[in-house]
Amino acid sequence: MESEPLTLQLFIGTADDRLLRPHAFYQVHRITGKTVSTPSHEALHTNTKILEIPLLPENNMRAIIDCAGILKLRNSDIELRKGETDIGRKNTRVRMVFRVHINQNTGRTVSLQASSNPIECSQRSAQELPLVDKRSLETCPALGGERMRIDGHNFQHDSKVVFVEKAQGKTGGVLDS
DNA sequence: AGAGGAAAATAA
DNA sequence: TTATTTTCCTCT
Repeated sequence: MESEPLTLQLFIGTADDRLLRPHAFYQVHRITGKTVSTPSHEALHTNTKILEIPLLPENNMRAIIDCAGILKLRNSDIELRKGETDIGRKNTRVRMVFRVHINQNTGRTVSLQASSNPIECSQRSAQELPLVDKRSLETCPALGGERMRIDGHNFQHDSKVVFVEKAQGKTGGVLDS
């Protein structure tokens, strides 16, 4: 079957439990430069930007998506606009959504959509690891039976600490968020 | 121009 | 105050 050129649309979608929809606080950002191999671009609108990338038969209908970035909008700006009910605070996860509309000879159009895994866009959330400030015990019997109190940051109050054997004679605690 | 980091500014 | 966001700065 011979293929016709198609247009791949790319936009930034939500990543919460509700159904996939355009993310109000993020937009795709078209980036250019000599490191960008995909000559494709094109930005369209409807309150959410959409990158359009040509998929050509000569490229085996493939495209390297190195021309898309994710731009964060200022929360207050978005929350201001009428109709928007969501709040941006702590809503920092997105998914890249791809879709193509294929015109059939029958006159019908088939649309296909795929989305990426969630992407954490918050500098803080993305890189802060659990940090232990102090422990009430430095050592204790391997059999356990003692209580250790751990103070720190970036982990929940109900986090579990699992001790595993890392190497001969050495043990380490693993913080399980 | 961007990517990464980090300081400065705000929100809760 | 702490948590989180936004602005700034630097290195490629």
